[in-house]
Amino acid sequence: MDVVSPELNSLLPDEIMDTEAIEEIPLSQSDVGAVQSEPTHDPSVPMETDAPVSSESLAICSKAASEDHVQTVATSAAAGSALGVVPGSQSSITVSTPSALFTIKPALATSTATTKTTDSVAGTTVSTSGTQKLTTPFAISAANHQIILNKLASSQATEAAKAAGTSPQVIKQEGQKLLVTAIGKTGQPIVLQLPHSASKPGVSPTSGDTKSPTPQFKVVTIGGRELKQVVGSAGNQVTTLQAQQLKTVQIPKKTPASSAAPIKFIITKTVSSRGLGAQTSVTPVIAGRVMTQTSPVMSPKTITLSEPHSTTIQSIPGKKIAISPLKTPSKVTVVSVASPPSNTSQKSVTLPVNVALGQQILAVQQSTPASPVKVATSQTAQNIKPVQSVTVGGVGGSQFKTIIPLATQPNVQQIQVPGSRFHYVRLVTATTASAAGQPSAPNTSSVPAGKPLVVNTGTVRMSVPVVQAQAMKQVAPKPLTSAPQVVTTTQTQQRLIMPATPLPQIQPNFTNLPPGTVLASAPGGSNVGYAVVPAQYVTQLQQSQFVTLASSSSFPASSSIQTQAKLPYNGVSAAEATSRPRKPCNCTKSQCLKLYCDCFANGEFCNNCNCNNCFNNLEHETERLKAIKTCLDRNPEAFKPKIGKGKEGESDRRHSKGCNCKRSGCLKNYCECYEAKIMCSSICKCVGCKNFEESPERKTLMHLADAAEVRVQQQTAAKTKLSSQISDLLMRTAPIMSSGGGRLPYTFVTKEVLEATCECLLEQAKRAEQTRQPQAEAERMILEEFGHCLMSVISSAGKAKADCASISC
DNA sequence: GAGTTTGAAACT
DNA sequence: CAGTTTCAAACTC
Repeated sequence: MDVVSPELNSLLPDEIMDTEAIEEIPLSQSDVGAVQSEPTHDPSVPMETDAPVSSESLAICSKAASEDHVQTVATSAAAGSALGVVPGSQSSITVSTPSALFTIKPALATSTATTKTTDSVAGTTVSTSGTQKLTTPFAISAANHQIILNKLASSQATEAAKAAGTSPQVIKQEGQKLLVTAIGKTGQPIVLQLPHSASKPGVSPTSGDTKSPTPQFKVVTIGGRELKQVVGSAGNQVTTLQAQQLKTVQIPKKTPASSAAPIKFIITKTVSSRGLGAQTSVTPVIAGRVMTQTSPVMSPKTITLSEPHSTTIQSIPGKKIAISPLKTPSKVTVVSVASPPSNTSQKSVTLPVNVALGQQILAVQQSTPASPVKVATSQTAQNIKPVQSVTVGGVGGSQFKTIIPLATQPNVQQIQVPGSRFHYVRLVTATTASAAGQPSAPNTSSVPAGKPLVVNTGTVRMSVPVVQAQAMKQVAPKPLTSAPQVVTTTQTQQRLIMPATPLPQIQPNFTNLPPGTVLASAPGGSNVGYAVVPAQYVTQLQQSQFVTLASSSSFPASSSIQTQAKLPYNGVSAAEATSRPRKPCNCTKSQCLKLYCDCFANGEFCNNCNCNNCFNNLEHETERLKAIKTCLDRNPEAFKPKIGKGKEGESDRRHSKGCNCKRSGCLKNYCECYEAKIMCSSICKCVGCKNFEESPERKTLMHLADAAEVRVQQQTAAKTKLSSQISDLLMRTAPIMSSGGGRLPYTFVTKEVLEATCECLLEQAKRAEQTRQPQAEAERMILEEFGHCLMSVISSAGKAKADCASISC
């Protein structure tokens, strides 16, 4: 069976069921009817969607400059797409290659849209106006949260989909079969990189079999809950969405013109609330780079795969997938590990991805077709790159593999950590690779080019830990000639691809990058390798440290690359988490390997903590992983955020288990609910709870807290203003001071002057008091008066100095 | 900063 | 599953 059965899906956590609807591939318009005729949605497998009626579009555009040809094909269908999309939801996938772009829309999509965007770094507008009709190589089964890329309507895929209760639509494409398990709602993207052909992108004007080479692309599932779709006007004006509302995935792709030049794809999915007019609308994406199409009636959820022409972000066709399932919120990113030879054709990589959420295990396995879930990508004839599979000891018996295409130039050394669900990859240049051993060679197996990879789900469930949907933000570091381009997302669990060779020029940029930053080499940087490092290890970005993996045969010490995974914790958004520094732990006995330790519980390494005998670091990775396994054995959801979404009608956030407070009244930070700033719910087992809506104690506390907050804000504002005034004052007095050609006589500030100044200030204070000015206003008045006094003093001093100079005193 | 209180996690 | 112990954070002085 090719897809996950409904039963299996039903076991999945809500998070992963909240996956965005995945679409069907748009065929030519002529195919629309066919799509409609095949409503295959399986009601038995309800999808959790953010909006009952929503549309999703996935657009993949190749490097397209502004004049990219974009082709969109909209298929209209009745509710309940043939793809198994949740009724009422609409999805579309748009893929644009340099020459063409095609859009796949769910059955509900009703209109063919032409969008146009202009691309610019700051505000790119992507316009797609295509006349070509495409046959999409995707078959997406929303019910299963899978995307199947099939070569022709593969019987396997079709049957599998049917077995899953959906009628998969398989789009013919050159031997590419890709099955992607969609990840849950919270925006955990799965990135799949497929073989990319240097030749024309496979867009066929007709719905028939497309002989186009298989494009290399990444598929990302996005939990667009927080995404908003911006509907453009008929003019296709693209507006920029807030970065946090967007998720962008960049897909490295080679430009047809130059094989050496890396191409970037950005997949952005936006979700809008509802109903659009029949008119085609354009959904602006981050920086206007992505455009989306919306179909009438349905509010669009849009996933856009676009290849920005911008050179800021580039990745080389590449070849690596790093998935760290540790935390619930996590992200999977496929990145290119090495830049291929300049004239090397695009390499294709088959990336079966299977993730088990329950165990938070991701298994990518090369296996026989018997596997329930099959992910296979067939390489395009010319472009398949050997794939190297790295197996890292899985936790809980699950396997976690990384498939790494064997790039011709750069070599990859796998570092296997027993029992680790992280894989470490060391990338070195060809020369260094030969000299350096491969620590984890035994577990490495190569896959013949074109050999399909099968993901064995077995008991493994959906994979990548899901995180609250968060904006994916694209970071465009300063243009680097040969330095890697950076793509970042705000996803909490991300990987940072580190250059195997020192790249000092990009180092400063690290400070601006969130965890998970992906660095890809520039077209010319063929010898630069990149390592994928688990997010936890990566950052403390503020430390601006990075690891050079190639230079050393041993794995780098963690101290230099520890990462703060900024996961939503206890309901706190990643942004909030990011904005405030994590508190260091003080563990003394737990070795920071138990959930007592907040660092460990949050999936982070200890860094700058006050703990003793800490094992929560890379040096003790084995122990750490063992501890993680133990925790997961005890509680499979141990690393999931405790604050989740409540039932319908309830507060959006509530504690997953509830608290058990006995004496604190749930009004102290001992209480996890209170600490998370949420009220206790029915599942709490607390005694004497006062943490409920109408609680007077709680209200009092809230008021006090609000008052304190206001006070702090006022003070901050006052400081800022004072600082500004002083600065302004200095600026204005500068000419006076400079005119005198020297320092003012400090003796001018005499005791009398000070006293007079104080009197003025006091007088001002009295005035404010008499007029009953608010505190903030009073402060402002006093500060203003102080400024006047200061000005007078300085002015007088300057005058005195000038007079003194005139009489030569 | 030391000591106490608290409740989650871990253990039995 | 319930009771107990351990643990580290929150809190108090």
